[in-house]
Order: sequence, then structure tokens, then C-alpha cells
Amino acid sequence: MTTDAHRSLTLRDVSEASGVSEMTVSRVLRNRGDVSEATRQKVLQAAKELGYVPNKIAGALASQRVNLVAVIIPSLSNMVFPEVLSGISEVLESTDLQPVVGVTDYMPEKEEKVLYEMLSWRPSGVIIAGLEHTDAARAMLRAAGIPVVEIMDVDGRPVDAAVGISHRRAGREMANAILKAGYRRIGFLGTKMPLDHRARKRFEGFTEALAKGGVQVEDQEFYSGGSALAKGREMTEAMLARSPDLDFLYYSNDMIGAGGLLYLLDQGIDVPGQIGLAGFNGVELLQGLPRKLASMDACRRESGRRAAEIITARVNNEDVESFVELSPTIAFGDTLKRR
Amino acid sequence: MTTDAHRSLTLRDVSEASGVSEMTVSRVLRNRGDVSEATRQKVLQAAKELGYVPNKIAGALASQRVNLVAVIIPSLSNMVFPEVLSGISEVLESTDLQPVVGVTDYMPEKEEKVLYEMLSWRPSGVIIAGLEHTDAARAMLRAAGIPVVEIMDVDGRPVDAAVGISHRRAGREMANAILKAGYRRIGFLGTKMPLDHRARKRFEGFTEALAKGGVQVEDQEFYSGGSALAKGREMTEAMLARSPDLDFLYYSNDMIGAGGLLYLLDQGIDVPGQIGLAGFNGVELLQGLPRKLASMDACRRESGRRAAEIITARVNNEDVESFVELSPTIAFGDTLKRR
DNA sequence: CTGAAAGCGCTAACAA
DNA sequence: TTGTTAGCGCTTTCAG
Repeated sequence: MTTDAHRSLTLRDVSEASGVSEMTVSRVLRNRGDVSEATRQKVLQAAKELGYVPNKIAGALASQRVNLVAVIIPSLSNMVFPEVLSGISEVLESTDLQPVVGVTDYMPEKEEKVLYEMLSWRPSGVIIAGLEHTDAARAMLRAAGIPVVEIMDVDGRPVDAAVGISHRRAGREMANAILKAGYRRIGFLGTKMPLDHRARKRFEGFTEALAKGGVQVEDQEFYSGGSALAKGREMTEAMLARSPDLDFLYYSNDMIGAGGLLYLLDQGIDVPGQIGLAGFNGVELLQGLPRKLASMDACRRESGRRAAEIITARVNNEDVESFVELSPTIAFGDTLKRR
Repeated sequence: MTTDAHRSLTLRDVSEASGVSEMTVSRVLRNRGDVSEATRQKVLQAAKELGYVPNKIAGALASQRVNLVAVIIPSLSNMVFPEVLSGISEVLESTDLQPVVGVTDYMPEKEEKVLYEMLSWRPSGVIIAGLEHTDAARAMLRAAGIPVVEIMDVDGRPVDAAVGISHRRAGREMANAILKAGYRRIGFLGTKMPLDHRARKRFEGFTEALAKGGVQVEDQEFYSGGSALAKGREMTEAMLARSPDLDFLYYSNDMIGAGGLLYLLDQGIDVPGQIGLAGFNGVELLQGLPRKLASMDACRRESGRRAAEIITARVNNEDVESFVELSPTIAFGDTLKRR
């Protein structure tokens, strides 16, 4: 029992305890090079007894290698990004790379800051949501000299690589399915998020395709904050009070869509006969509602997976396709007539 | 335009570009010590033009200081942990500490591995979910010589500090409320998770308090995987088919409880008259269901906040209470008769 | 207010 | 198979 102020154990401590040089200890602990089994055991034994935990800071500085992949996403509080993360983890788990997550809350300046912090740890790669970043952020990404994969969107020019769906196209396809099903008086309900570029692009694609069919969005409403399910209810009620003739409601995400669905069922309204509904994301969570909401899968897990694959390939100097557009499919569910 | 292999910029580059010594450049970039305004500007200018991003690895090694707090949690895919994280972030944002998240998937060996990885970066503190860890993990935590806060549970002996609720007590209190409301034939539905110690403790407290009232759980059912809402439905249907006389269903989490609620409403069963329901977690997400499910707040955000406060205090050598039991309150909602 | 020297704990490269 | 040497890029410390 000592009264020393706390000091972490070093290779030197293990070296002394085992009577083996620091260099050889280092080799054993990293499974590098040839080490005799006897030495190996001595070292392992000593390290274990002391409870030695290597110092990656020193290791990284010396080797100029950091096994971290920076993952930068807007939020953890909806189902979408955690699922992307698990796709990333799945792939990285079989490598020696580790994801480190940073959250931006959809704020460009915060994204810039988080990115700066993460890059200062010299990660081996970056996976970042979206194609819209500040000029400074883009400059940092380029200057970092590491693989950068922008995910969840392909409508724009990536700094380096990109994996995701086209939200514009997703909006168009949903609009076309709605028109094809015969709906004509359409309302839109979404988040009040000027900075959610993907939601914006979906909306743009949506209105564009409607316009081609000679239809315009008749009413729209936006919310921010609060429980999405409850908001979906409120907004739907408000919109139908204002525009009782609507025959379709398109929601920018499944949670508010589910709220709307529950409201309409409560009111005894015929879905999808009198009013059709659709959301976005293909949230599995919602399986189990009285009706299955029409939606569109955003290929979240797959995006994560592919992005991680690109990073690992690049880190190993292998060739990979660096622009991957994934194809979401419409799930008609029980709230959008099939034609 | 050069064809050099990529090399990160260093202080030396900034030093040369600005004609100021490395040491002074370092001072400027860290806002340390006195530097003349003129020099300061020269340095800042040069750093910006070059796009210099400091190398924290080298900085951390030299200063023996790492502004990272390791946060280790079982999962990101239910609402509970993201909310803890946001409590932590809220507090750390006003300091120079940064959370780094690791996920264990409720697996002790993975927890051990994640912990090892994180400790090898020499963080300033650890926040880790739960009080149950492998011996090796506990040893590492003790040996790290940094503040360690175990959160989300206080039923046990922490390595260092603890913040959370007593799940045993939470189970007891819910049982008592149920008995007080007059229910007697009680079913339990939960996750098949031997490693979710908090769910287990709740169940233990629950049965213990029921027993004191001379009541036993009449039927129980466990699930794993799949959409919680859908599972809640299925399990409820199965249980009521088997045990039609039950008058109360206690769910180990709100999502399956919500599934059960939707099922019962579909069936036109009188809730909470014929059957009462309760879940656990106080998930805000579910506001907006036709009825509000009875539940119990797990003080998630508050746990995160308090844990972060303990870490920051300790890092600054301030005194803090290191054992904090939070008090969850029952929300009766519309599915548990009030007495 | 500014700079020079020493070294943080580890690993690359080379020598034995 | 093992050991030695020289840094990695920064900050601490001390001297101007």
C-alpha cells in the first residue's frame, strides 16, 4: 500500500516486473513480430497481475496510427441515427477500427466544432451525415487527408465519398404513388426544421412530382419540439378543421404520421378510403399500431454498413465504389391505396 | 500544389508561417499566458490560413491531460439511454470535458472490452450504467485512478460514486399502488434479459411487495427481439388467452405496455375498469396514445446530469455527494385506478 | 512577454 | 528472437 499520488502503469513497469525489455513487452502486447512463448507468458502474466492498460495516446503518437472513425450525426433521439450507428458498428466490429460518435443537433456551427474536436484526435476516417456543411467544415474534411463518407443523402456533391438515398427522388416517388392511387387533395405535415436538408429535399421532390401531375399541396403545417406522436395528433386535427376536404396527408416522418393515424381512427374516419396517409422512414418501432402506416424505408442500417465498408477499404488502400445510391422502397401498409 | 503524401500540419508549420516560436504559437492557440496582441494576431492568422488543427494526441501525451469522459451504456436503441446522454451533454457542454460513448449490448464481456479500450485513452472520468460488472472491469475502474460514476441504479455497492433510482423500490411502489387500487390477479410481461439487472430488480421488488399483500403474480411472459409495440400486443393476447381472469398487467417497459394497451382497446376491453395496466420509464414518446399508460419515471435525464456534475466536481477537486438516490414518481395516467 | 530544452509513453527502424 | 536508439508533436519548466 503506497500513498503515492496516482500514476498510470507504463510499459516500463511491466518490463521491470517481467525482466523483459520494453520493446519486447510492447511486441507481446500487440501480438507483433516473433516472441518466444516463454517470454510471451512472462509478459502476459506480469501485465495481468499489475493490471496494465496500454496508453493509446502514446502509442498513437509514436505509430501515427489511430484506430478511430469519427461518426458525426445530427441527433440520437429519433430512431434513425441509432440504426445507422448499428450498421456501422456491425461492420467495424470485424476490424480493429472503432466508431466514435459526435452529435450536432442539426446545427452547422456545432457540426463544425464537433468535427474540429474529432479531427484533432487524428481519426482514420470520418462518416458524417448529409452533404451540407459550412465551408470551414468542408475545408477541414478535405485537408484531413483521410477517407470521408457523407451518408443519408446523395443529392449534392460529396467531399469524397457518399452513401445514401436520394430524398428528392423519395419525395417524388411517394407523390407518384399517391397520385396513382387517385388522391388529389393533399396536405403536408412536417418538422419546422430549415436545417433538416433531407426533409426539405423530400418536400421539394414531392411538390415537384405533384406539380407534374397538375396537383398542388393544398395545406401544410409544421411543428417543432414535443412528443411527435402527440404533435401528429394535434396537427392533423388542426389541419382537418381548416381543410376538411383533404383526401391525403403526407407526413415528414413516421412518428407524426402515427399520431395522425391514431387520431383519424379515434374519429372513426375511414383510412385509407376517405383519407390516405403516408410517413417516412420505415420505423420498425411502429409495427403493432392498429393499421400499418404507409412509409418509405430510408436504408439506414444499410447506409451505415456501406459507409463503414468504404472506410475500411480505403484505410487498407483497397479500391471501392465511392458513390452509392441506395434505393428505398415504398411500403403501402394499410393507409395508402394500392394501384 | 504538391505531390507529397499527406502529412498533418504541425505547430512548427504555424511557427514558420508566422515567424513566432512554437512555444508562443502553442500559448496563443490555448489562450495561455500573456502574449502580445500583435503576436497573437500573427499566429491566429497563420493558423487559420494553413487550416491547422491541433494534434490532441501529442497534446494529451505532453500534458497528461485528456478532456474526455467515457460513457458506457448498454444500448442506444430504446429511448432511455439517449436521454441519459443528453443529460450528460447538457452539463459537460459548459465545461471543457467531452463525452465519448461506448455501447455494450448488455454483454458483460463486451462491457469489459469497451471499458478497456476507453481507459486506454486515459479519460478524465467514467460514467457507466449499472452496478454489475465483471471482476476485471471493476478492477480496471478502481485502478484507473479517475472518478467513476455508476448510474441508473443504486441497489448495490458502487466502485466509487453512484446516481440513480432504486429499481427494487420502484417495483415495490408500483406493486403497492396496484394493490391499493384493488387489483389482485396480476400478470407480468417483460424482456427475456437475464442481464438486464435493473429490470430484474424491479421484478423482484414487485413480487416482494405483492407477497406482503398476500398476492402472487399469476402469469408471466417474456420476449426478446422484434418491435416492442408488436410484441406487447402479441404477448398480451397470448396471456389473456391463457389467463382470462387477470385484472392487471405490469409491463417491464412502456413500449410493450403501449402495445398491450392498443390491443386491449382494439378488443373493446375496459381499461382500467376490467384490466389495469402499467409500464415503466415514463417515455415521453408515447404521449399521444388514445390513453395515457401508467408508468414510472426513471429519472434518466437527471441521472445523466448529476453524474456529469459529480465528474466535473471531482476533476476540479471539489467536494460532492457521491451517492445520489433519485426518487421516481408514479404517473397513474389513464390505465391505473387512483385510490 | 518570449524562447530553449527536456520529456510525456510508446513504436519504427535498425542492430545484435 | 531480443534489444537499442531516436523520435512522434506537443507542453512543462525554466531561463531570458
